[in-house]
Amino acid sequence: MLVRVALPIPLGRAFTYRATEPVARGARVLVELGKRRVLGVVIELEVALGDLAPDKLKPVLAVVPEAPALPEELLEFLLELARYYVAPIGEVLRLALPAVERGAQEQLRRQGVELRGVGRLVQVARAREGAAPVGLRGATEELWRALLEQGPQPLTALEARWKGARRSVQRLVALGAVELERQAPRGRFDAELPARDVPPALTDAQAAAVAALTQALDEGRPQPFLLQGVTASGKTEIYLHAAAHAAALGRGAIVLVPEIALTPQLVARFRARLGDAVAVLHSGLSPGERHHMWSQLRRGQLRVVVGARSALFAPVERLGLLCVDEEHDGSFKQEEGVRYHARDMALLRGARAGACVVLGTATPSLASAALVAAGRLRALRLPARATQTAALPKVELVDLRRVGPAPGGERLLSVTLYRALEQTLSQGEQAILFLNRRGFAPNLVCGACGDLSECPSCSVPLTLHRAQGARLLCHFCDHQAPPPSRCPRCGAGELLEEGAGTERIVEALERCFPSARVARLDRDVAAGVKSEGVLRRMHAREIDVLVGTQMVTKGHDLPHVTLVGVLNADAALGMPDFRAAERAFHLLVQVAGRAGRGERPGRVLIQTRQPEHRALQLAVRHDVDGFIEAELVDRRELGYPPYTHLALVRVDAVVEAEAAREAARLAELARAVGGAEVLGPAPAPLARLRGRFRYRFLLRAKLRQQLRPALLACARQLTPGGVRVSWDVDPMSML
DNA sequence: AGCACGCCGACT
DNA sequence: GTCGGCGTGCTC
Repeated sequence: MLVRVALPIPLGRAFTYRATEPVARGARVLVELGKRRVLGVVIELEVALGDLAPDKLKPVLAVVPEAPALPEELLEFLLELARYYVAPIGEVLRLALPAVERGAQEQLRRQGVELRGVGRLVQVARAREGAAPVGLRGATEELWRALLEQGPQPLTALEARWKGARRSVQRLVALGAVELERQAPRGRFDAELPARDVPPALTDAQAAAVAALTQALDEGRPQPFLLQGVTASGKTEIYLHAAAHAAALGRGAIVLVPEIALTPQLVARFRARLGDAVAVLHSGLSPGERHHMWSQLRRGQLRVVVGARSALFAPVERLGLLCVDEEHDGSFKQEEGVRYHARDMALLRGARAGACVVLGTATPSLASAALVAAGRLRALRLPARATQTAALPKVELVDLRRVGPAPGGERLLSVTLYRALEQTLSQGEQAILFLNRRGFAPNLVCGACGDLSECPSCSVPLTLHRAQGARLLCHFCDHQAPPPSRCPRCGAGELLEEGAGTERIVEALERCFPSARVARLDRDVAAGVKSEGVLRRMHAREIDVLVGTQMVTKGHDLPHVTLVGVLNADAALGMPDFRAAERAFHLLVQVAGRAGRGERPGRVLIQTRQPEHRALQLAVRHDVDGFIEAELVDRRELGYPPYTHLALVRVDAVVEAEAAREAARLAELARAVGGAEVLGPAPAPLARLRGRFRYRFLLRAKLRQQLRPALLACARQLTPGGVRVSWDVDPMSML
């Protein structure tokens, strides 16, 4: 039998092999490709030879013996995803397979066809149902009680709480009260299973949303929903109810969250409600942990997954529910390799799998809003915050053209924001200040000749950092240089530190409020998991003012924050992108949502030089629907998404002329192919990045499938050496 | 992506 | 005289 096999290479097409033993669709197979052996995935059975020369055919060398690696539903979904993005099928399939393939290939070759998971296992103690040991004393009794009340615990966690826990557990095992089993390590976030929680009473709006979801699940109608709820309205509670209901029906669930920093909190809530059948998938897992999680899902031992973007490809059996939390969030778009959007693809997978999709947000993306308007998403609303006392915060604009600087001439803070901070601090409450720029000063300029320090390999200025040693840093390629003491060009001028980043705000606050405890949260402080520490201190009220970038805007529930300051709203409004207003609006509403989540009312101050801007005016009024409506009108008039479909073709090369020439040639080709309007080519807004010059052109069409012929034509072109071509269907960033 | 083949510089 | 630089071309 001849089979089509997708291989882990950046080629659009699959290859044909001769199978000598029975093989299923979705199975992993070892085949020879050129001189090497690779693991591929069977995507089609009983194919015809076509115009392929029969002597070119090679045999399938081995079939990985476990059940097909990719279940039918997942395989079909991935094939469609590859079509949607005009992406190489092998690369797409790799998204869904755990990253243990390289070692597996070696193993498979050496041991015949053996392929084992390499996951480390931890021992977990579990109380036997109905067991009632007698005569327990001391630590053993406490431990037994904990296992009964809080469910199974890893042995290492028990040992941390009681010395001699190992011996106690052994005794309980001997008594037949406890069983030990090996499980995948849970990772650093959740070594212990949290105590079971009791579902809180639902508000009327929450109950109505839950009813709509459970009904759709019961009827088995694959219906997508947009759950639009103001910040702190209790959306997570809806996901929990829906997931529990899906689980009760014997169906699996996937919950996608935007940020790794958010995952532990959310995971803890899911585990508290659904027990230990909850898998976590995120980039912090080791390959072994990932593989073990994956195979437990594959075998149906775990049914609920919480994770970032890539958890969309979890091999969940009988998928019944797919939630995308904060669906407007930009991190659902993968910006390298296969550039997929997890929200769009969640809708696709849900529809195919007959699963309910729930997109949750306070500020719907215009894409989702347009789907609601077209009747393709059903809207569910949570119009009020879940706790009665927590009203939405009062949002005010501070016109920097009129309002003066803080006392002492501190120009980064307006006098209005200064007074508000003063008041907040005097009342022992907390504040968050948002500035979307890390470092100390974004520009270093010569006072004499005006020379600006630029990155040697990118066309962007270098940012001056002072924390952890003064240095100039490129935020795109991580180039580092010591800051020059005088102008490198004219040798004469003094260097001026222009503009402000988070480090400078911290310095200004320390000057203005010497007794306040100020902390900073951005990518420099929080390499991955370290942000936990800052947030914990914020929770414990060991910090009075938190200054941060994007990171501070997301989902944190800090009940004692009553003031939020946005230092420079204009930076977000001024991005060269047709989505600038949409993103700015999301950002403002999200960051404003951090204020007043507890007992005391919140206040939000937005510093700007364009207070008349629509995104700001409507953010002040919390008018999400008004913003969406107005923005959609503009998008329609200008012919932008969601009313048209775009694809961006990028061409880059070390030699500028080569990039320009190749971009021109491909754009010409796209025009000749037709189907879509071709805009450009032109140099990219970031004209040089990591030493490569970038050109690009845009394809635009009324219908998505009209983009396909031109993209396929470009994809099939052989490009001269040194020139790279990539394309992005539904691009989110125009850079 | 690998991994070959292939055609020009600095070493034993 | 060889070893090796990475350009370009192919993989069922």
